[in-house]
Amino acid sequence: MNIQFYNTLSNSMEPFEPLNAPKVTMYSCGPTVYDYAHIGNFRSFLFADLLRRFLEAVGYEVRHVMNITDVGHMTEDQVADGGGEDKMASAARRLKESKKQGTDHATAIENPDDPFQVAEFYMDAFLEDARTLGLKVAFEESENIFRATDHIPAMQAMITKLLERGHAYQCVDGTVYYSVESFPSYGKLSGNTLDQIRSGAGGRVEAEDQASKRHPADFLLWKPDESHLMKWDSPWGTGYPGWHIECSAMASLVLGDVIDLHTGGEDLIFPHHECEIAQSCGVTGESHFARFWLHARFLMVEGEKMSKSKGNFFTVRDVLQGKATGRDVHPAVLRYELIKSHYRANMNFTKKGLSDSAAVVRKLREFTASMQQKSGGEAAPIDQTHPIWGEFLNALSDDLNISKAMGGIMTWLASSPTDASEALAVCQKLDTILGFSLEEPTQPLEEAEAGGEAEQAESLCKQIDEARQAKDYASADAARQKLIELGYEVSTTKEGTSCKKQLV
RNA sequence: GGCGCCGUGGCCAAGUGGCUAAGGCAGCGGAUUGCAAAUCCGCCAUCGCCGGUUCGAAUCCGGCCGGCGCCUCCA
Repeated sequence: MNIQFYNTLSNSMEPFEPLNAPKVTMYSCGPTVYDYAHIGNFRSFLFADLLRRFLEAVGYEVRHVMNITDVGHMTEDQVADGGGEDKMASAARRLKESKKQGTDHATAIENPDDPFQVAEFYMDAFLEDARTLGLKVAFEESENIFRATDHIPAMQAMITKLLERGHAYQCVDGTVYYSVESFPSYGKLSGNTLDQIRSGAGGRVEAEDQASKRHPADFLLWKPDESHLMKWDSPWGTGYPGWHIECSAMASLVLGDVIDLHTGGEDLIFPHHECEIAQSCGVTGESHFARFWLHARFLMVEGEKMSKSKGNFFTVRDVLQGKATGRDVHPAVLRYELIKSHYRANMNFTKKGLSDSAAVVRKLREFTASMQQKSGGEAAPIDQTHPIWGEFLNALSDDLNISKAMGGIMTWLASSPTDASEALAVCQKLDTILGFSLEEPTQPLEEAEAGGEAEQAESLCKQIDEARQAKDYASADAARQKLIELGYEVSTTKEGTSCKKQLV
């Protein structure tokens, strides 16, 4: 299979071959855990997940690593004196407020002033969301999810090497900076040049913040600061590491000096990933840190940039609990909504898109269920040579063209496949990438609804049947209307009335 | 000002020089239904604009217009 991806490094499509096939090393920049993750974060994480699942489906052994940024970086990290507010401090402030009002399960945190507890809380929340949405790496917590605070020594070792090799310098106040002028390729990823960075940025580089640095683009490696909430001892004074160093340190620690794939949101291209390259290559002397850099475009909400002030800011929890739609959303629906458009185009998150996605998820789940029934659960053995599955993979091999891939599946569904065990096998294969839990079409829904509501629904169905038998259609319609309002989909057949929870 | 991405029907979106421009959702007409839902059948676009290359362009080139991102913490 010819796989090609758009590499930000070259701004062009490049054929993909791992350095040490069949192994693939992949690193994704993960979340900063001082708040709940929002759907935009997950658009980027799920794109990485899609990439990873695709590579596995075509036979590669993927080691996918993701970091958790739990160091309390400053809200204005770039500013030389470490200005702004500590992110952990601002999280603590928010948590205390919501704790007072009892509006949040933040009540679970004993002491919001303990930054480690705050980080722990939001990390758990992130992992929970990630598992709910089928982010594979989140199920590999111990092997592949790494916390920055657990790797301070590795970061310090890297900083020491950078100082030794002349890529870093220490100011009189002890702050350690990376010297971008010591690294000729700085700017290659983002297309910036040092001159442009110096003069550019619309004149927003403020002179006084830059005073101690040799070049305005020099970035922080270590900041001695006794007053910082999270601090560690170091040869350069007690303080905290710069934001960029954790990814360089952890990636090389577990994946080696040169990795195959590195992903993140488009906003990370500069400065974050540019700085990672400078640090890693500065230490290893290699020409590449990651051979392929893939970046996901931003997510918009109803045509606008998502922001708290516009009121269109949604966390994963918000959407699943119906804040965006007024009705609970099944995780598979949100997952599909976030992966269904090409990662390199801006995606527009809309209520309508969500219900479109629900229709697709539903269609596939019902088809799978019927094939399962017809085949008695016996799936035929198929591989990449299967026309449908092969075509699906082939579409994805072209820079993850999921629209084309799904187009093929929809056409296939419409053709009413006759070989049930073969069709079931295709569904199972698809599910390894789509992650819809196709083979448990109703289970998770009913479990979630266990208790009063499910019983109520059942009795309403019974009422409909009884009323219809008595030709009391007004009562039957009323009962059905009630079920619909409860979020159920009702169907009446010769066998009687049944209902199930709608996906959206 | 610098560096990039994008512009196909109401919405999402495939298509990268040549059959009647995939597919999904919505909509419309019909079958089915007590009425519905689901399902099935049918209908629904000349590709942002202008110019060029070519026998032939949504697809290549140039210009313009428009949207978006980064250049500052941000997926």
